[in-house]
Amino acid sequence: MKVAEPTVERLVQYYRLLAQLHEEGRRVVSSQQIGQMLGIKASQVRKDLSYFGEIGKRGVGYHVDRLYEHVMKILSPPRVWNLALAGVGRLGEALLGHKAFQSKKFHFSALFDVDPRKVGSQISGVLCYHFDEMAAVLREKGIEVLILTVPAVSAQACVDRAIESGCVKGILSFSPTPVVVPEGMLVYSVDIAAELEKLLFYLKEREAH
Amino acid sequence: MKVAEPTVERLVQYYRLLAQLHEEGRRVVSSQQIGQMLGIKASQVRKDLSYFGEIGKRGVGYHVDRLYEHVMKILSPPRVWNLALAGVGRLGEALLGHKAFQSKKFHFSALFDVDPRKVGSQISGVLCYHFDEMAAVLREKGIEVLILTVPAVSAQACVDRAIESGCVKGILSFSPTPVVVPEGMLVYSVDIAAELEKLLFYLKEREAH
DNA sequence: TTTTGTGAAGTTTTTCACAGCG
DNA sequence: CGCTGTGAAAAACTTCACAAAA
Repeated sequence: MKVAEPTVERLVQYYRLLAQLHEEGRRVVSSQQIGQMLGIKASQVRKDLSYFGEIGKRGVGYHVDRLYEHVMKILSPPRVWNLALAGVGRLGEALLGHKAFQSKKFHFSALFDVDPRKVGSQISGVLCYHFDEMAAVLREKGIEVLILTVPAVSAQACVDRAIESGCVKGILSFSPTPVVVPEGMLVYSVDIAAELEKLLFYLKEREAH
Repeated sequence: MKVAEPTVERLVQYYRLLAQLHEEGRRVVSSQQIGQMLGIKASQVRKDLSYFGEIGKRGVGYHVDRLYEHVMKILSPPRVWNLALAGVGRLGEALLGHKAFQSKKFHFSALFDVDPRKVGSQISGVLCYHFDEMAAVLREKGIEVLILTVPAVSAQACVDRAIESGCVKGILSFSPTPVVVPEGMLVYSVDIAAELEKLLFYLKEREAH
């Protein structure tokens, strides 16, 4: 069952919103309301949610907890992902401390850096190794996903080591540079500056009427 | 002249790649090569680049420097944007120190936080104000773009103050929560956890063959 | 009556394929 | 000859509109 990219994008948004509604103790929500809160058309919300089976109640809406569980199951099975992070700079540390990464779903098994003050020490409870040991440590720990917060110049070298390890299946990169990977390795790239550029482009457009 | 959203997304990628090729001293590049490096079809690259006038040379390709300038002009005019950042935590500081934000195109005029140790002090050369003064300071400094790195619970309050100021036109939010804005205010949201969720979704899909 | 689920219609975006130019 | 620029075709995605269920 193939799911389209824009649908996945929105599913993640529904998931985040539902987590919030769940915490607020809300019982029921309609496609109309979800759409309003996320800036998505109600018909789109219904199409997305009905794609995985009938989950709403006609005339009523969607039961928040039920829908939350449902979307959670679609997005990721209840298993723990084995992660590592390369580049323990400010951004790397910010991510390690980020609430979202402290979920039980994620387990950080290793960090990597070149700074001798960091190598060998524990940061946020995770041991930091030297870049040179990367391929070996990744393999030994069976890391599945690598998070990259290294400078642009080091990004490709890290990716190459991840490939070499043989066990890394996906990379989430925050390095502002394109990287080359073989078929079968999945890379998601978040470019902070690029997001700002996009925003400015639309602001500029708007100014020009 | 309206530009489609996916096109803007790719233009930003071309821009980043061209900056790199430019630094490497490369003279010429073909749509084929650009496509290969970014994982985009060559025909798509040509369509995107030709949309703003004929810029390539048939039989040769694109002159790197010329194309770089060209894309730069399309994306943002040579002017300085007046920015502020709310939430001087680890992520906020990481962004302030990020190479991309040290461009001459951006000028940070104010920071905002609630921590009394931060309020009144300079961080990365920018003065930090208290949240309570936000609307007034934003207006006084004529801030156009606000970068949000506050916890989810404070995000909407910050957005409301930005609206109140009357001068903020766009917001780049890193807070993992949807926010509500009036027509005319542009919000771009980068959700770090959401990106990881998307990656894991596709990894899971792949495992299931 | 309200709100879902969903084919069908509409719109947008991508890809193809080839003419045209250096 | 090689590579761009571009209409036309194909694919992907969104919106509409309404039947069906609670």
